[in-house]
Amino acid sequence: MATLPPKIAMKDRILETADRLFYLQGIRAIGVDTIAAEIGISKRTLYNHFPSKDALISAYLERRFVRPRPSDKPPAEQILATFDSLERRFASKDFRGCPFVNAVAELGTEAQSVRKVAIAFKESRRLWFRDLLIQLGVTDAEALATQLALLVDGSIAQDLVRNDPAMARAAKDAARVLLQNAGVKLGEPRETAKRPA
Amino acid sequence: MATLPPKIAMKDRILETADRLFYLQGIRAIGVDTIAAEIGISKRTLYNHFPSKDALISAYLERRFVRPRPSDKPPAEQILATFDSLERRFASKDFRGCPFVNAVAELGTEAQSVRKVAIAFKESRRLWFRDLLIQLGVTDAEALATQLALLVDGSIAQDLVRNDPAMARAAKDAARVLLQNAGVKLGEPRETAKRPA
DNA sequence: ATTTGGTTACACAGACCTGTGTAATTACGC
DNA sequence: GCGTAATTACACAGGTCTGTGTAACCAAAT
Repeated sequence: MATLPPKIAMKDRILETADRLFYLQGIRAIGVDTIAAEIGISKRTLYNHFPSKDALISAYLERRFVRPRPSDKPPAEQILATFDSLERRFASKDFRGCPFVNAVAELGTEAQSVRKVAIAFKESRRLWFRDLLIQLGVTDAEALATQLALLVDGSIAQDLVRNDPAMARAAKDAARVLLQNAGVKLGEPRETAKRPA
Repeated sequence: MATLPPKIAMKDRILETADRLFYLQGIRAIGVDTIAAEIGISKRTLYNHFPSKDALISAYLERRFVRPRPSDKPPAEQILATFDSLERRFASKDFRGCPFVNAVAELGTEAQSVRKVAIAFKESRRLWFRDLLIQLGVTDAEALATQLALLVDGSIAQDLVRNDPAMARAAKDAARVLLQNAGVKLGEPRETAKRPA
């Protein structure tokens, strides 16, 4: 009963550290030695928990695949809150773009499994948007969900190079226009650049 | 007079090949040996033209920094045509996202010069949008230009992982809404998913 | 025919990488 | 205390990478 927890803890420590280093510095830039050294374990232990670096990369990406949990808030608020959450993450110095996009950019066509999970992640977010839009009675929820997803990924890419959290607000402003154009009634924008006239 | 041209030609051949391989397979994934072998020259020759791989990377990115040339077409058409051009590029099997975003994702914080040129490129396109919007009499051209840039980068990122040229059309549809919302009059959308009712 | 400049072939240094093999060592359950 | 399982230290194989050093080579201009 006390043998399992340390085992799990070790695996988690490895994953956690790999996640941080992979994400911040790049998958190719980080070797397994670096990860092991960062935790203070031997490389052998790492390989006892993950059969290869590829397995570690896969586990890293699966760990990053977090579904948004259901919320009671009105759908429109949920959608717009997405961009507030983005802005907060952009403000962190530890934000370095979308791990899935980065992984595809880094590993290229070589790793098909990586692209697969990246596609699944993007699609899951798009579907989350879509379901909220359906709740709002939007006619072409499919198309609008795609467009909102574009704004999310666009702001992430822009912030990655510019390091400018304002990209999230710009995306939010655009999203508001798209939503209103689709007939969604929105409350007053609370804290935008310009105060309500 | 005949000694210079071959010199330039060789340097260009190196750059051209490096460009193709870097872009398609990733900067870190391609070694200088691979580039030299692809051209059929010795590695020594490559290093005679570029002092280091870093210099080659810089030259590669500068080569990718193409400014849109001025056009006589109406500004609104120019803006929307951007997304048509994107769609065409997405359809090519040789498209693999934005080279600047990819380079930043790949090389991370390690290469500050890379991020610098990436920022310059993104900003140059945003300014191109902005100037066209000013010609259209749009009030907040700055903000709208940023939003259009988000759509461009968003569709590029989405196409990178999904390989779906429809992302360009989705971005164009969103751009149309944003433009109309800013008071820009647009012609009928010609070839969208649904024919004009 | 000889100089000159680019090029080649090739070896090599030094670094880093992934992954394995092995024997000693620790820690924990019983 | 004893046995079991995880972990460690450490060496090493085999590969890749960037960058350099060197001597031969070739082509073109003089």
